[in-house]
Amino acid sequence: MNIVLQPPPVQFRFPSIHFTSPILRHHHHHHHVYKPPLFATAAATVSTSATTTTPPLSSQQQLSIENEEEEEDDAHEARNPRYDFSPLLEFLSAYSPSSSDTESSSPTQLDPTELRLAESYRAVPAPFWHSLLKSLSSTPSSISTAYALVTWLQKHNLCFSYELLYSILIHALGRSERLYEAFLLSQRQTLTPLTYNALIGACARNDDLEKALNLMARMRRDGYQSDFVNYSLIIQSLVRNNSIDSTLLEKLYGEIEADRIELDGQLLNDITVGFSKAGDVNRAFYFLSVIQGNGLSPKTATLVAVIAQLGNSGRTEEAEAVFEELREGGLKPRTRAYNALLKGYVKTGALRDAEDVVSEMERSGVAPDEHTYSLLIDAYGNAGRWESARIVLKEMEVNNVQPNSYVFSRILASYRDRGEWQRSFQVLREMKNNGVTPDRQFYNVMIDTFGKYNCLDHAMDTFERMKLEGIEPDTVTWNTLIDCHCKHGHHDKAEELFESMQKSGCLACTTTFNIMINSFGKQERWEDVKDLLGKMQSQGLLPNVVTYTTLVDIYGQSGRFKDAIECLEVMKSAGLKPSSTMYNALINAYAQRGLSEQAVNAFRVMRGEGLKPSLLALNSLINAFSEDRRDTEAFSVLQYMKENDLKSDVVTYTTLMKALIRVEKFEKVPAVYEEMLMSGCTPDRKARAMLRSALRYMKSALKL
DNA sequence: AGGAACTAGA
Repeated sequence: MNIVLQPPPVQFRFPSIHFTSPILRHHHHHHHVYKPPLFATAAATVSTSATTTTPPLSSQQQLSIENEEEEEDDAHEARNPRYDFSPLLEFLSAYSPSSSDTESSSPTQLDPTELRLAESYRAVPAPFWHSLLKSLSSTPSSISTAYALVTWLQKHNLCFSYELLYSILIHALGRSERLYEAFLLSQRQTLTPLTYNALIGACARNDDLEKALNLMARMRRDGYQSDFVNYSLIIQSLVRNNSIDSTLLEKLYGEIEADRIELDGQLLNDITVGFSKAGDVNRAFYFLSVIQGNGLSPKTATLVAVIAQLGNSGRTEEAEAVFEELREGGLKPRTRAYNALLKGYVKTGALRDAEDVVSEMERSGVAPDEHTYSLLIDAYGNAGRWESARIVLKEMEVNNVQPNSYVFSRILASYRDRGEWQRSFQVLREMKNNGVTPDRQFYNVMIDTFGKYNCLDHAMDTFERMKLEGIEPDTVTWNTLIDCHCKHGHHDKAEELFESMQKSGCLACTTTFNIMINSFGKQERWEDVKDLLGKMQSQGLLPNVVTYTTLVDIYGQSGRFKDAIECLEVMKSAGLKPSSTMYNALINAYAQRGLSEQAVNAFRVMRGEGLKPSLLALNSLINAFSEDRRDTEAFSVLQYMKENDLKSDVVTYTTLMKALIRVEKFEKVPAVYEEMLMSGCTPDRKARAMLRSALRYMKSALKL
């Protein structure tokens, strides 16, 4: 950089640099002539010759020192001498500070050689120590020396301000995954904004968000503001670990706003990606516009994250628009961007559009990768086009893209969702023919597939088989296995498996407890339900929305409405937002008992909380009126659905038919069945059975 | 950028 243009008053340079570049050497000698050494003692031998002992530094580190110094030089170039740190570094590399060295022990007990060494550096100004430390910290192998340097400087009181030294070192320790040492170091003195920030950054880099957030709160209590970089690091960590949710991010953003913390381009990009990943596309969009409003252009990765999330929410037109934006920004979309777009079409089942994306890729010379093919296979699988999926597999082979376990687990899952569990064996064969070894997730899908269709023996066999192949079952495996036994009423076996799980050393997670709470609830074993909740707490697991929903469901279904409502309240006070699923459970419970007033009331509360009515809730409402013999109101719900653009389904019409049968208006049933067909619903067994029973009643009524 | 499990109606 400036080294050549603006020669520093070189006195003592690290030798190797002067030899690597003739220009540098030239300057070195040039300045050397009229800049006498500032100090020279026996301990710190000041050597003007290039034969100075090589310090334990790489040439790259030396360069970084020079660059740092160059910046400092601008102001007081003429006054700044250069120092030879090599004797000190040599000393420090053999020096292991004990804890007592830091403050208490007095220098008089020290070795006179060390004292002389310290004295020789007495005149070094702080910025030089800072840059030396920065350069030592930049390589993991010399961090120990950096640590020793800080300890040593403090011991001899050579540098008046330690907070910067500390923060540099804490930062470096954080980067090298040595969080514990960073904490130890930070405890040597009260935290200042600099050390706070360094420590928060170190925690975030090491994904210890709890500590990072706690420190941020503490910092705020101490009256300091957190650095904006830390917000970036925290959001990045949340995104990395897939543990980001909109509420947390909103809270963080609230703090940023309240403290008027600077929003730089990076932070804005991070927030946008964060909201995308959290599934809050609207907010992601908002921040995208903030980025553009500030005259910045969003990073490609940010746009791709937004496109992917738009696709996930089925908003393919907008995904397409952002994709175009990427193109208009002069960026050539690459495989990742195309894949994000493709994902949306696969999600919404727009097979033609999905195929178009892939052709477009081919036209633009963008190579499809394993993800592209997997998505395409997913699309064909969802459309039931197994043959086309096979062709894609072949195409992968031709293009030298190895299919993997992931692809096959997607194929298997699409069969599962269409009820074709028998295909599992075929998929497994096909996979092995392609030389792909099934992994744990594949087996988990396979167990789930068998389990969902009540093939519990096959599920258990698969479980044994994966163990024989050396794949340890994980929490998901156990949860899948336990739950499928519950679903088919084998609660004893489920409980037995729950015991085995714990014996095998696999820790139960919140989902495991949710499954077991549901199982005990279905059996009305209320004491055991309470025990599970206690056990959960003692293991440090917090009930989540699913836990509370399960509780509302089991209490509600058994008519214990007081308990159900209480759970809802407890959940709210725990700071969790009730979901629409939760209200569905409650409305459904009232509906089954024909408590239509209460069902309507729960529906109103749900609407009042800004939750949009789902098909499930409305069907339950119809059921409530049906059970309460209020057929007119039941049909008014259908009217509501039509007016509000909510698509009715088979269940809607089946329940309406049931409502008519309840009030013995059998003759009106066939018309409802007709309307169902007209609206494009395919009748299933239950729908047909409902029509048949109406016809039977009509016949027997005629006979009378 | 990606895959698995738990809550839900007739």
